[in-house]
Amino acid sequence: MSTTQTESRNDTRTRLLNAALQAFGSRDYDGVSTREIVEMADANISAISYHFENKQGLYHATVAYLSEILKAGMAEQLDSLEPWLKQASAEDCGEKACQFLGHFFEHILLGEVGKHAPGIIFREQNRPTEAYQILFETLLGPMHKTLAQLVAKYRGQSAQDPQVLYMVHSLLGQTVIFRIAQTTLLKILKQKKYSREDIKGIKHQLGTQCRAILDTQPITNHSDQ
Amino acid sequence: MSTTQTESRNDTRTRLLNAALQAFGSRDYDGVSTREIVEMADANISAISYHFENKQGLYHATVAYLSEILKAGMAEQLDSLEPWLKQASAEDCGEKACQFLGHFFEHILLGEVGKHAPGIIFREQNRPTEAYQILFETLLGPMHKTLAQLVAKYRGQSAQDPQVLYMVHSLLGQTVIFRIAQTTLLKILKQKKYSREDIKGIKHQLGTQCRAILDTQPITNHSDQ
DNA sequence: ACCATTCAATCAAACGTTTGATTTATGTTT
DNA sequence: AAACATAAATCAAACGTTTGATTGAATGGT
Repeated sequence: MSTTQTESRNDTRTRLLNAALQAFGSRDYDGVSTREIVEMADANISAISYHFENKQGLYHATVAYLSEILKAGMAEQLDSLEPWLKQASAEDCGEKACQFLGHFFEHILLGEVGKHAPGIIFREQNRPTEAYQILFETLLGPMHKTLAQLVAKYRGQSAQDPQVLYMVHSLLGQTVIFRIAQTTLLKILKQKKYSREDIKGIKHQLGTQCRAILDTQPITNHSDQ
Repeated sequence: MSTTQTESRNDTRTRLLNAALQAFGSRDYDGVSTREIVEMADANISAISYHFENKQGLYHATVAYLSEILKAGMAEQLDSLEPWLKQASAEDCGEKACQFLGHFFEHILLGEVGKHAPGIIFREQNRPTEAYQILFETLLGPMHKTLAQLVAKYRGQSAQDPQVLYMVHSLLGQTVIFRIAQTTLLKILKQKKYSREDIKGIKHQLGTQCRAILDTQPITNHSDQ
């Protein structure tokens, strides 16, 4: 069965996507030239317009591509959680949430993709393009939602409760900051890169803090309205 | 005393800086054209090379400009803290740290500068240029350091203790995430912008979590080596 | 008359995109 | 099976535009 055509098509196509991922991940959209990408991908200039219409099309496709990769990397954690959640105890949910964040931490810090992802993801958060929708639907949304369910069940609150959502956001924030603001922390630690002890220490610290946050008292609706 | 000359120089100079701050804050370095900046600043193209040598020079000056503005906004908090710290009780230090983060939160979310700062600051963290040094020395470093001193004193640890530094980093992370990943949280909340209750609720939540984190048990140096 | 500043005009280089020809694979007819 | 026709994919070359930068003249306060 000659898959040669499809293969060859996907070949330059994926070569372009990989090159674009690397390029867009480490530099601005406008800082990356199409010529640079095709050179990296060992393809011809017009391959971009042929496979993706234009540069923007390639960028959108790249974000979608990244979303899928990242999602796949978290899939085991994410998908298997939904059914597990129904028969889990509240106590288990708290522990699971901490574990999830721990895995997430390692994933973005040590993982292959974590190298290029942050630049793109932040850019889309800061200045959403059409590609943000994809990113949210396939990655950010599900992660947030799953985590919210865990937190909510552990604390006996609703997964739509703003307080829970704020908490989830915080938990993610204190995790990703070690990737986002890596440069600053390393400068303070007077190191060039995280040592093994750093990784271990931070992960432990995040776990401790996660549990402490989860155990804070739910706000009593003493509301003033 | 004829300040007119200096004034006029500073006039277009600062007009350029303000325009550049706005431009670089909302778009990539390469996404911003010099012509666009000078048009915003109502100046001539060659004003850039005259006042800042070239585009890069303008960018560096803009980062320095931003650093100063941000630092000034936090100066009351920051400078008055050093002397205060020496005669403060541990308990006070904990409370002060939480307060500081609260102010910081409002500053980056509601403040004028918070609109343009995140884009630049993140970009410099993710891909440091020469300008990062300025940013670190005048803003990021001092903030981290001050917070570390507060946390350390409250917890009876050293301000150089990695655990303290990790904790400070986390605390900052869970604060800035509400600005950085604003888009995502708003999408989850199904809102266009943070409501007054959101701001209030998040600030309260951050305070609670900050205290919970500060009160976690210091790691016993049960070290395995 | 001098100096700092602003201006319009101009430059080469790099940009994203398009073109028309060429090569490679697939399908059809004999 | 061989010859032809059609489509998919790649290629070098060129397009017009925009980019950051430079120039030398004009302006205005002292």
